Amino acid sequence: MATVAYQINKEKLEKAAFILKTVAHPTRLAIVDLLSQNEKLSVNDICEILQCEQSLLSHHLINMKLKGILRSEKDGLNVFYSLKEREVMKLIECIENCDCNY
Amino acid sequence: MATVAYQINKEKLEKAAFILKTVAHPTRLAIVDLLSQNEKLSVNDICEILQCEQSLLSHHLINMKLKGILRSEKDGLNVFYSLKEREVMKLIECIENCDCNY
DNA sequence: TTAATACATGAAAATACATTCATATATTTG
DNA sequence: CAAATATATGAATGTATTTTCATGTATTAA
Repeated sequence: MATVAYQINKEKLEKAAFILKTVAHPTRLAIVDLLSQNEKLSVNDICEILQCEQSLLSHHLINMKLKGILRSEKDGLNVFYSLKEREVMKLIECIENCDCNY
Repeated sequence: MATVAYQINKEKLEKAAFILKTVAHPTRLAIVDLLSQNEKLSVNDICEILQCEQSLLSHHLINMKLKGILRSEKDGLNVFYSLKEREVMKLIECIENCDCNY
């Protein structure tokens, strides 16, 4: 029965693990953090603030977009990224408040 | 200045990414989930509920213990694991409420 | 003290992720 | 149109994580 009860949540957990995995990276977390304070930023903005190589940053951004965490919008030469699910912010707050001691 | 402001949080973000990474795995997330409902469970209990091979499960459990998320306590033949930081539960709740659409 | 049970360990193999680099594309400006 | 700028792409490489497997250790019970 525990098994059955558990099975019900399985999909949800996999989904959650999937989101978490996407965010569980210093640079990507920093991106979420930046975007939670900035509504939208261009790749270049983020590049400079985070001191991250352009191509690598693009990979990260596109990855996060693909996974539904970011959205992008082109404006002339720039591409602006923003949080798609502002819910993700809660996750960050949640973690910041959780002082795991290690 | 954005850079400076950002730098302040850097350590916190790395720490967060670290916790997230530990939890960002279907099996490990399931373990947290189980333990948030069960106070403590033996390796065997978890093994059966999760249908996870014993040795693999051990690796996960030890890993999570090492990273400060679980605690263990031996009792005869069994080893019982429990959540060390019950805070981690909030994280799960948080994620369950966050229906990212993809 | 032997057998059985529960768990841990470590090395090897398999898989997945991150990073770099070189180059492509699209847009703007002169 | 040519040059400059911003971003994307993709392959190659490096690195880390997961999984498996075979075996080890500790505890209990007969």
